[in-house]
Amino acid sequence: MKRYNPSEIEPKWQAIWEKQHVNEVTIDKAKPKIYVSGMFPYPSGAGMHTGHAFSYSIVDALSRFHRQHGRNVLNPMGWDTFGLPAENYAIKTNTAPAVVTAENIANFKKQFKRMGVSIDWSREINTSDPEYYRWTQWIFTKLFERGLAYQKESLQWWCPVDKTVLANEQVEGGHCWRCGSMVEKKSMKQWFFKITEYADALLEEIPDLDWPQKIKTAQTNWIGRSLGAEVEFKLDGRNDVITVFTTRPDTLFGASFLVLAPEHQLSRQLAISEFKESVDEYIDVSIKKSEIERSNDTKDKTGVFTGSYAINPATGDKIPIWIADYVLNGYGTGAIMAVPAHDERDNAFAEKFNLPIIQVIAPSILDQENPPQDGKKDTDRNVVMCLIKHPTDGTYLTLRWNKFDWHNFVMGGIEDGEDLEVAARREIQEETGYTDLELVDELPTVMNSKFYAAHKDVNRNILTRVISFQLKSLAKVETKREEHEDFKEEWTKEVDLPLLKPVAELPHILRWLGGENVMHSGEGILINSGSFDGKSTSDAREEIVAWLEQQGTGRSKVSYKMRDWLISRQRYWGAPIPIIHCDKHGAVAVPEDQLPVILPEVKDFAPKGDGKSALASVDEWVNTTCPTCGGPAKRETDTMDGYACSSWYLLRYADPKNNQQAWNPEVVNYWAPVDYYVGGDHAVAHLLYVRFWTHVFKDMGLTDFKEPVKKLIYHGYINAEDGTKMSKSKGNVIDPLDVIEQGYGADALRTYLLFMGPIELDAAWDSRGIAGIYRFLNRVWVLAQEYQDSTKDFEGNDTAVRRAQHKAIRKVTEDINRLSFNTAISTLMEYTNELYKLKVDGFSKAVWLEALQAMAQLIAPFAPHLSEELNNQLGRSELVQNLPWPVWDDKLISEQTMTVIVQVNGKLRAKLVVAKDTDEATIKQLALEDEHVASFVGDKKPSKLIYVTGKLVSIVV
RNA sequence: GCGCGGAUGGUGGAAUUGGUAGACACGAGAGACUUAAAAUCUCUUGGCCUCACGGUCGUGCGGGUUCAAUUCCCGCUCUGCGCACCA
Repeated sequence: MKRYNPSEIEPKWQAIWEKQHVNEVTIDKAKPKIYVSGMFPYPSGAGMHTGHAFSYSIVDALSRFHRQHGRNVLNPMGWDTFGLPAENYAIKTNTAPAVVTAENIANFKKQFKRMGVSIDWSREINTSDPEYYRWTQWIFTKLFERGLAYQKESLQWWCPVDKTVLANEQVEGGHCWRCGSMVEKKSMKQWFFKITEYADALLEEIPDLDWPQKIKTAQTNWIGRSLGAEVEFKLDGRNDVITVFTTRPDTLFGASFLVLAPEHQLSRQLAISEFKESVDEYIDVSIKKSEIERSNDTKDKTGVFTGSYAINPATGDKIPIWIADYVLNGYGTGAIMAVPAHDERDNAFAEKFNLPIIQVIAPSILDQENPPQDGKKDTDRNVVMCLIKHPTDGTYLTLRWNKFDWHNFVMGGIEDGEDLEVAARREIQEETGYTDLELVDELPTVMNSKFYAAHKDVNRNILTRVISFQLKSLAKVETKREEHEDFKEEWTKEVDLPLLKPVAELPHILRWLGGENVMHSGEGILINSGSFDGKSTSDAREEIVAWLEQQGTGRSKVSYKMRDWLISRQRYWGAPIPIIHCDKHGAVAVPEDQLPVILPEVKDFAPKGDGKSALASVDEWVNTTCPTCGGPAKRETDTMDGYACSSWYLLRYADPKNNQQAWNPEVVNYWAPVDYYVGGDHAVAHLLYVRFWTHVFKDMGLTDFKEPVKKLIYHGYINAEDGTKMSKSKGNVIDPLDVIEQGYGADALRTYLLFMGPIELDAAWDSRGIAGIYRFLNRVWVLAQEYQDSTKDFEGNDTAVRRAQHKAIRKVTEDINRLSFNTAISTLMEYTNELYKLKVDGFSKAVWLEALQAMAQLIAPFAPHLSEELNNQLGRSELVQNLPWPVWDDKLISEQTMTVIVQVNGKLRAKLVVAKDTDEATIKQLALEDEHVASFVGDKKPSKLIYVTGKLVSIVV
């Protein structure tokens, strides 16, 4: 009997696969295609880590599974090589990045091969290869032609250590994503891709993507579409307007001041001489601060008054204009109308600087216990609710009604034109006779509630104002209650107030008594809004915008959080931006026949910190001629963000050697879109950019699909044994190659990674776990050896062996189809355990051969080498991936008997094993006759007897 | 703060459509083989009660729907992740 020795069989089969080019594919329209890819790696000097091993175990399991189903499977590989780590390493060691990169690639490639990943190496690509970036540059020129690549002077994130500009996505919590240093703001002329033009298109497709919800949500939030309005505010005493963006035009009547971002173009001009100094100082300080510093402290608002005023177009009121850094220049118009009654930030600002707060929305409360009833008369009322505090003991006066289950405060209507306090005092006197009252406070929020008023048999739609009094003495005058007012007075402790009913406004009142801010930013009913009073906020949003449009002072408008994609990098190691700057013709794209713009060799790669890349020092490269006029011109010296290179590589894989075009659309349309894209990083950045480019390619007629990735498999992280992230500094890194070389082998590594749990979850490496998997593979091996070594042919338990085999085939197939690899593997373990039990009956040669061959095939997606070896030992010369995936026969799985469980009052009391065709009546009878069941049922007659076919009998007594 | 997930034995996890909770594996315990150890094999393994048969509690917490809830609904707690002054 041969020993299971992965370090012998794995290289053997790897060599055979390589020699036979088994993973190389060509277009074959007779077969269904499957395109599987992991996110291509950045080949770092450290080599492959467990995350790579995990990703590619998933990729390969799927590739092999589909290949075994006779599908034409594309599983390519390439290298994302441009970027900072290689350049920084080059600067440190003074080696050309291209040289270091080539070494790293060779190392990675060796490691992928040692993992046994079934890659079509004939399609290998490398983003820093001129034959690749030639087309990246070509795409840039096409975007430029379409106005989707443009230059703009702007304040940008700047990393002072890496001396480069960073995109928003590369700034993590105010720090550079690569070196971790604090980023700054710097004004430079930069290249952008106009991704905002595709914001709606990208958003529209999200619901239909077969991607994890969290990624779809992250992208939706990142794009951050909000529908609102632009509103123009005339400046008081100047012939100019300030346009603001708001999502709440319904609150326009409550806009009591304007706030401009410090960077707003009118900020300095608006400062009247008296305030000029403080305004200038404030603006200077704010601009120097990074956005992160500004937003670190969101509670404490800062700002300055300009001295200027604008006119609220709705009210005609003069409102002050302030400057504050809580308003961002990059969003909307860089100016807002502040509605402090209904916006938390504006509220905090108004509180701090003592600005007027005008409520225009009454929160609308539907009484849950007494909702308005259909067919009853609707009545509108203004109501005052009176909180009256006992002279000494701190309790509140409440009324307990006799005819209704009510317990509430003193309430009453406010007559037209009547003052709130007057109405309250009148009402209190009429109902209770108390007069010796001192006004304490008024709840700043008017509330709207809708309910059914039983005592008058009408639906009430009321606006409630709440007022509180301190009762000075219990002296009473005569009351003049109305007939229906049948209640008795009670004094209720504050802790018991939550029990009052019906008081729909109660939650607000309690928060108010508790000293909380009762500011309401949600929906409701308009008040203090002229002719819009009484409208719902959602209706008012439309009607106020329509009204503004009529006057030409506003319009509806969509805004996005997403900004255009900044792609200029002041670094050497990237694809040069294919632009030539000519004095006469400005920025001119390098013509297609002059591409690629080769990255010139330089001696010193380091940026000088002057905002230019090392390319700027290569005079003979920089100085060129204008493609349009032939006059002297200079090349653009910035390079492109690496995300540009990775935004189209999935298409290049389909046609990697094409030197006439980026790809042949016909070829790409055969292979792409990607059926399974596997990765665990880049929720927004890469996964949004690749979508953006593909949308553009579709519009250019270069592809006939918009979305590059059908199904995204977003897996978790593999953590260290202690559950924390693996890191060199902590010394808890597991090197996948070590694991293989320790003797466990690639098969055990791959199987273990997929067995750890559902792929979308994070998992912690466990060295005892991989030993368990090795043990399992060894058991499979031993079983096959024992079979081969056995010379006798028994008539074993053939039916049971077949049943186990077909059950396993069905479960493994279903599980892999739903990407549940861990349960697929556990099924193979169960199958193995079952065969171990059955082998004591002896090997019935023909039946066992089939069972073991099926095992070899089923295990192939996880442990391809073991699979290939056993398949070969069991007499098949064909490679496993060329053999058809085993099929199951339901008839062989089904048993003659079935187990029906019996529950009494929901508790399991018996299991009945009965013949498959037993009818319902018999089963019910058997259940009731069961001794144990009977002991629980007793003499009682079951009130319910439920039978679920083939599953259970449920008896209720 | 907002959004999206998650919570099941000592551990990772399973239960796919509301129907036997804890598959499979790790760990632990016992035994076999062995001079011994490793390896391998066999058995046990959620808590409590019981010699046993069996009972009882149990899927983060509190309620609800149902003959039946890890699964559906409402309200919380904790936790991971993403975004975060976006008007």
